[in-house]
Amino acid sequence: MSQPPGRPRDASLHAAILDAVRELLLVSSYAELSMDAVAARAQVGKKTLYRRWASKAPLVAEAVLDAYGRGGSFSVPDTGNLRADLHTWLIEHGEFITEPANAKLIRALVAAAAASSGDSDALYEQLSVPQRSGLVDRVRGAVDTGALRADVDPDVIANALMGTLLLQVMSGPVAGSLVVEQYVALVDALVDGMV
Amino acid sequence: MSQPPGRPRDASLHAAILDAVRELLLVSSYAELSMDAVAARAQVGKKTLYRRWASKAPLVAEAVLDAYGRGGSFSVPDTGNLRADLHTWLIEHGEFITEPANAKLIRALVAAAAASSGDSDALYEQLSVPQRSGLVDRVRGAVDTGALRADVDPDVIANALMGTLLLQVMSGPVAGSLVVEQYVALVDALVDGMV
Amino acid sequence: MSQPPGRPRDASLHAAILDAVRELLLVSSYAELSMDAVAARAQVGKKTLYRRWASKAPLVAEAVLDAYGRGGSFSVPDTGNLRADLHTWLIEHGEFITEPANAKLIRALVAAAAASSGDSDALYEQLSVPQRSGLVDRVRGAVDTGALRADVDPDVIANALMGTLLLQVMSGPVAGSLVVEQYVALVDALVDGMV
Amino acid sequence: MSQPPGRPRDASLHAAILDAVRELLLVSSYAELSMDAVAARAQVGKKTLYRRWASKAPLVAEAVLDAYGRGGSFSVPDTGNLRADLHTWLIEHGEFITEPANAKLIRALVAAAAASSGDSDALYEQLSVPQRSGLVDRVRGAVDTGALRADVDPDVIANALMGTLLLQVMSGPVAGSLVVEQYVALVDALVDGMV
DNA sequence: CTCTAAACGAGACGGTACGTCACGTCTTCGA
DNA sequence: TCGAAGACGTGACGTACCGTCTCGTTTAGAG
Repeated sequence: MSQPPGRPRDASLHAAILDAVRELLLVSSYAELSMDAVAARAQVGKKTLYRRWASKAPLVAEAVLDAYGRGGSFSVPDTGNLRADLHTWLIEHGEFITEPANAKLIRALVAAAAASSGDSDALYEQLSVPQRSGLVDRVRGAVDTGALRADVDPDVIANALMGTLLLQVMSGPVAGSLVVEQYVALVDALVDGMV
Repeated sequence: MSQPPGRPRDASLHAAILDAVRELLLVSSYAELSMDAVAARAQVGKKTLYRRWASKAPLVAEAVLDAYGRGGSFSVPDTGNLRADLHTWLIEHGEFITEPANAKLIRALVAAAAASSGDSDALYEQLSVPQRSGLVDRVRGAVDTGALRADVDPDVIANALMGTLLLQVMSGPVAGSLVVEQYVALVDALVDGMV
Repeated sequence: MSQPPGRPRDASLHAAILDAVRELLLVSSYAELSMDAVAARAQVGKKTLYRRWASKAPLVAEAVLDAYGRGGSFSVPDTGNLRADLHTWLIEHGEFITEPANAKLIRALVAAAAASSGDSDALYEQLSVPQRSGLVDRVRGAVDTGALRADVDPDVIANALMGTLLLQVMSGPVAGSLVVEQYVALVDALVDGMV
Repeated sequence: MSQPPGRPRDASLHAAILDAVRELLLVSSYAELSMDAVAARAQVGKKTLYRRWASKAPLVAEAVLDAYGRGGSFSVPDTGNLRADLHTWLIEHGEFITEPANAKLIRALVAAAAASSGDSDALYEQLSVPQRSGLVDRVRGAVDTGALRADVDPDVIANALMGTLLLQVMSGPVAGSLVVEQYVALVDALVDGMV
């Protein structure tokens, strides 16, 4: 259980860098974000950035996912009432991505995924798999208890809910704003169509 | 009805440039696509590019929308059977975006929108409004004829269908592949929930 | 006799860049001179520098040789009196290299030559061959007219005079300062030893 | 006569580092020599380098002067025959600097001196003062014994001899090669001109 | 047929960011 | 305290791309 030789990496820099990325993303898009600016704001050498992240895309991805993981990942509640649980989940996420700061971060993440040919799949998995699995599990549970028909595909439901949110956040603050009633209507339609 | 003086623009260049963009996007992401490469492949001076498009984003947008408009814009059929019409529309689009070449183009368009802070809204409108309006009109028509409940919000349905497609195309060829049965199940759930 | 296609290089930039190099060399050594600083002072993109010079060494060399060629290359006079002619030449050059600005430029040239393994020979030839040939010719003329012994090697004399100047300029303003009497004494010793 | 606390410095490292510098200088110029490479080749931490030398310039200087002091510093002989003594000295040094390995080291030293504005004088003194003083003393002795005229300036002679060598070593292996006869001719001219 | 004017291929240009590299310092561990 | 290892801040390196510009050439309509 020994330590590799040499000076160990400064763990506090990690958080400082991710903070710098997020702060800069509030006022600039992914393309406008420069590694030099990140290094300058985090008071860090560029070498330190490239020692830890291969390029801008994974750095931005980690910065966004880090924030998302801390404040934006609402596990699907399980009160026994699927309809109410999905209402809760969708409204929570809808409010989260409506927050301009959060919307900017998510747009940056999409840009990071779309930027490089190779990394996009990995990034999307990091982002969507945890969210998806909560939803899928909750729906599958409802199927198992007989609350939903046996032939319901949980993936279909998860896709419709998450896709609605993604489309909304990518459509911009104006075009995509859905109100609570619309979230409710979506869940109602899906649930009523599945019973 | 006179013509401005000077040599008129060569109309054939337009298509050549858009072709070059699409060919390059098959092997590179939006960020990796350079205007120099487009000019070189289209055998065109860079000045000619900037004479016709303000920057990379609208050029890519037009290249993608041009292809989408030619082969991928399936208007919503209206056979009187809403369920069947939505089945048709969703399956057609699902197959279109499953084609790897088409998926790459759409990802590039999303990247173009996500890349620059300002242009994203305009680009999204170009892309989504025509698609959305067909869907919304079809659903609203069903509401008007009494085939759907009067309180159904067509935007909610359009969002769910388009969002499902967007999420699928962004999730990569592997992770997001839905099959025909799932498209059917989604439409069924929504329709059954809305009657 | 046509011109290659494309925008031709701006000839005026050449002089502006060389001026910028010389101005910067007055306040910084060769190592402290950065290509970025040159580009900034000359109001020029870095690409323009590298389009015309492969690296810092040949750029500095040309900048120095350009100035040397304009103001510092004193041809060897030929009044018939070899001793007086060499006096004149050596004193002129001695005064030239004693000028701090000139000394700095020459030191930079030496550094440029010493910096890169490969280029040094070429640089030295550019600098020393023209100077040397004038001296050698003048001495050889004196040999031919019988003013000097037939077995005198003009290269030996040229080396001694130029070497004295080089050592002086490299030794720094303090350590190497020779006065006019010493130049005279050197020429006298060489001439008297060769008659 | 006590010893400072802590682990004493490993004296053998000094030689290992200087060796590493010299080995690297055989295949790279001063500018191409990196402290990291020195540390790696000498199997030494960089901190150890900077504990002993303030920067690259003095390290290279010591490495070169160390070699020069061991094999290349030929004191001026004093056989009573000044002409023969200067012959000996100049030929010895000429052969030393003609050796390619030695030439590279000296070029590196010149580069080290020319690199930084401040250090050059100090380095030049280390290199030239010991050499110069031997020459000057020998010539002054000859003046004192009446072998040379009373008004001979020993510095002038020392400059001409050392300058010839410096010019030769900087001119590259090809351009600057003088042969023994030319060294003899130089000394003869100077001596005969000074008697 | 000349003249004017704009489009065109080519490529130089200023600027900005990239990702790498070296310098010289600092921080861990073990000797 | 010294030493090896290596992370660190700083800043220059040389490259690539953006969007503009400046050439000489080409292609139209106007006179």
